[in-house]
Amino acid sequence: MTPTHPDAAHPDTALSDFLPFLLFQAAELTSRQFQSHYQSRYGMLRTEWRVMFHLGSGGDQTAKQVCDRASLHKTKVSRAVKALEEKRFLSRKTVTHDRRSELLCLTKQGQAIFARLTVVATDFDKTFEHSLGAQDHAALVSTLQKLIVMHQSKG
Amino acid sequence: MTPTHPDAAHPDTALSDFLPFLLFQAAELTSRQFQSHYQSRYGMLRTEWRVMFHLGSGGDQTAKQVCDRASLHKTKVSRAVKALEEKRFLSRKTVTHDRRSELLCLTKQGQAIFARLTVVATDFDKTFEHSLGAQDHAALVSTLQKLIVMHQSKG
DNA sequence: GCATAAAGGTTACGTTTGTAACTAACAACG
DNA sequence: CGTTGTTAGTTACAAACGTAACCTTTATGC
Repeated sequence: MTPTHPDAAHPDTALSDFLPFLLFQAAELTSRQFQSHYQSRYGMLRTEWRVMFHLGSGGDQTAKQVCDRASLHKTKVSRAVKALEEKRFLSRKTVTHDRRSELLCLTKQGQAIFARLTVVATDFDKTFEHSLGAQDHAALVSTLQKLIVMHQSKG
Repeated sequence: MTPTHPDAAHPDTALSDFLPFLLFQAAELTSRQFQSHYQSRYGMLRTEWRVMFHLGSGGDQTAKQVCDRASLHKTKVSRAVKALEEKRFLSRKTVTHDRRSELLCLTKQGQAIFARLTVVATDFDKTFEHSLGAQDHAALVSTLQKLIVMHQSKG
């Protein structure tokens, strides 16, 4: 973070360079733009779409695994799973060896919606790649992944 | 975004590379780590700290300006300002030429806390720079700023 | 084996948030 | 001027969230 200058000129374009803020802003702005696609058409909330995405792209898995991979709190996942289940986008299968957890699976309908949204998401991602340039885009993704892995391992 | 492989192997380290998710995760993980500094000691919430930071580093400004620069919704800012005011970290000054908006200013106490937190934030940021490497860190910041500016101009 | 602890999920409760409706002040246009 | 529209900010209400407590089931220690 570069030093701040409270007494210097403050043009309206001023952007803080404190990493957590930049990340937050970028996350907000980008995810808001994509929101309409899953919200208006399928009535899903952000967390529901996130859970669906992780199941669709990562395959059937338990709630715990979704929590870990998506960095989502277990209550958030629990509620999203319930909502997706009520919409018939998701179903649960008991795993014989451990009856505490269930395997979460997208239904046919859930898979179909995931497929459609994945197309839109891929297009959306292409606009980033286009506007940032392929190199910067790839660097951004790789650096973010590094950052996430580092912070996850710290607990 | 690379194509997903629902039927391939799914190691636990699998990370989706959909940019909005990566940004969200990175933002969550990093801001959570910093949270304790402003929350436990000064009783501030995330939005309050964000507003304080923007006032401290950007100088006195109206709520509208804070909204625009921090990409925060006006109701969130309104409530954060109220909370900061009640803690005596912030005061309002009427601007003569337009009585709709007021200038938000950190009090002496607010400035002192901002200064202390800025030190911590700078240290925190240095750990990113250290773990990512100075070049990658700089590239990350610059790319995020580009991304934010682009999406802000789109409305 | 039985007690105790830990892990996967859910529920309850208070707080925070977002959407929409509202107030007040300014601008534009006749 | 006065009517209409817009902007800055607040408030009301319902929805979503986080923390902590809880229920099961599995692991650990004796």
